[in-house]
Amino acid sequence: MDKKEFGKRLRILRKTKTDYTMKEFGLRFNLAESTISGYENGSRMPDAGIINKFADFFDVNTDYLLGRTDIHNNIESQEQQLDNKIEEAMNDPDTEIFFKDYLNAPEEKKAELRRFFKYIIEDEKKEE
Amino acid sequence: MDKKEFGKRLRILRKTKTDYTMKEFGLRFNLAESTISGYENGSRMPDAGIINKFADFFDVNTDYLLGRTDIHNNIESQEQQLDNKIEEAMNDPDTEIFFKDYLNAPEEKKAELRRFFKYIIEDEKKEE
DNA sequence: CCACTAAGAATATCTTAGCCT
DNA sequence: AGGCTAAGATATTCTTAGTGG
Repeated sequence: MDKKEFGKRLRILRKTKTDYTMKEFGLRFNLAESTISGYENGSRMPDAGIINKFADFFDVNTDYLLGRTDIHNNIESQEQQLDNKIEEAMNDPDTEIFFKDYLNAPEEKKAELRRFFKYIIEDEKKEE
Repeated sequence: MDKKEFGKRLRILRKTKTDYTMKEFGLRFNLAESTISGYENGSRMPDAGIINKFADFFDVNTDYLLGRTDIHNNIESQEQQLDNKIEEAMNDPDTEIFFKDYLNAPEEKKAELRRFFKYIIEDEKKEE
């Protein structure tokens, strides 16, 4: 099993995201220093409840913590950040409809729209 | 802890993605029927190794299995399909830049752009 | 056939305590 | 201080066996 990778990542997260010692870190979860040591050295593995709490605490996903992926939540790849931003934007109905229409429009209309937008954006910058 | 949500999701995955009975499913992981029953009914929780194996088997992420997110990997919801379409569109550099700029623009510019687009799209329809 | 549950066996964790650097 | 590890205590899981729909 992947106790080792989990331990490595836990240690990195504790060291880079906090100044906690093992003891201090353990206290936040009612765990003994030796327990954290066991985790970080790959000799033990916490149950799913603790894994979840760690993931919440560090704001990473469990797949990262468990060594299944290299993508944690907050150092997201740029693509992912863009996806999230778009997803968020889709919560605005006007924007959603607009994007959908754009995607379905013929290329000439797309190009025309882009030219227009470039124009009004640059126009805005001049005003500043 | 979230044994209950895990159990629900495991059952849904087993039933929708396979025709396995609990016993058959358990055999694939060297687990007894009663163990699977315990999982699905929320009275037990497997260790991280088994969780990982389940995630691999069903091709879902562990955050989904553990109830931390509603997004699994491969059963694409309609929203996800839309995301894919957008992602595809992003392969066109012009479109990508345009979208990014749009998202960062002030609301008034966004609105202006939408009005303009609506105008040229409707204009097109008249031409037909 | 399929699923559920109880009870003892088996396994792994957790704490305490002590030791090392 | 900070971190590591052994050993007993503790807790949870896992299997077996039996019950019920």
